[in-house]
Amino acid sequence: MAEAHTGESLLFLTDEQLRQGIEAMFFAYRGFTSAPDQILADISYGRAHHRALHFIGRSPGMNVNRLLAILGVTKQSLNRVLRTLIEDGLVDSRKGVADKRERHLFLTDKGAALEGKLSEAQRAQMRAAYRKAGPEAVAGFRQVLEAMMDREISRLYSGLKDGGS
Amino acid sequence: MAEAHTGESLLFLTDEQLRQGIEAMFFAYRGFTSAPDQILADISYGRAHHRALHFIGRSPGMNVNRLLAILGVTKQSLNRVLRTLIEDGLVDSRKGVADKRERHLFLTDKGAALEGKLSEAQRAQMRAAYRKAGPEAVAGFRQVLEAMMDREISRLYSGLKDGGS
DNA sequence: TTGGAATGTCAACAAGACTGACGTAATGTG
DNA sequence: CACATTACGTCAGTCTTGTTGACATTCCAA
Repeated sequence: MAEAHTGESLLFLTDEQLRQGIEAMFFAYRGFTSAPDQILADISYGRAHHRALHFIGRSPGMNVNRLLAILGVTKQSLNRVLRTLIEDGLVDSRKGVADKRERHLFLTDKGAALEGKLSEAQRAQMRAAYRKAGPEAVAGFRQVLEAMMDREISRLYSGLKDGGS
Repeated sequence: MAEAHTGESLLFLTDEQLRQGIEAMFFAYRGFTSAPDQILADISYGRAHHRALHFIGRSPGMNVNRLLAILGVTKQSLNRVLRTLIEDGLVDSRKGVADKRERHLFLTDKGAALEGKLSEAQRAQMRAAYRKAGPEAVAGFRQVLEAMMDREISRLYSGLKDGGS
């Protein structure tokens, strides 16, 4: 405890404080995913389907490679999910015009409906947490999350934030 | 909290703001787990092993049921992980004295060593993020995370925070 | 003392991640 | 043009980690 009190500004970096942050992150992530998970269970889809729907809805016309980079999984893994979504008529995959090797992904009306339902459930959860914590807390929350991302992911995320197509 | 004005104080609740928060949470969680994941991959353990080691280290002597409640998985799922940890000599499982049905869990020296290594990797990640964001941001971060947990989990977490065994 | 509840184990299965290998079509380049 | 590269899809196999179902053991209370 030698340099413990150079002032309050360092108190939050004790191992105990960090551990609490780690555990809070673990528990909060569970809460974060629970609402959409329940909806998904009923229609025998999983979190992987939700993630794909989310980012396709976010950036319609996105090609497979870009989605791969965002999700951070292998193409084989994504393909399994994507195939079922296309078969079930939730996602539309159109051959590229400029580059015919590429496939561009869109939500169908049915896909957009499900995505909206899942999103709204998750947003409700988030909204409740934001309300409880207040605007200043939310600003801090966002800052720490951004600092926690990998560098490349952070760049990807910034692209999404300000109107990434 | 008068909701009379549509001023800045409510801006953080727009769907777009919520969506950014959701995506930030998703990306940040990946960064959050990446450091320990790399260590685990080398010794062919997974995240489940890490979680068990973490909470056993946190509350030595904890019984299986309590660990189950914290981790939020089925006993069968936990048991598989626990068995390998015991076989590999990382965890010690002692039959209860008062109630012989219970088993109390402890880290061996070897287990504590691995747990320390994993924890330190994750703390380093967390520490870097905390440093970057600053103390006020960290306070907000923690507030939002706590608001995001399920109610029962939140109670469990509070127990852990202030010296729960 | 006996039946139900609690605790933990074994077996089988599913989702979703991974690697590796291969095919095909389109594009880019020397 | 010929050849390498890129983008995408697919087959096959493996691993982790979650799930149910069935079962053994132990405890406790009627």
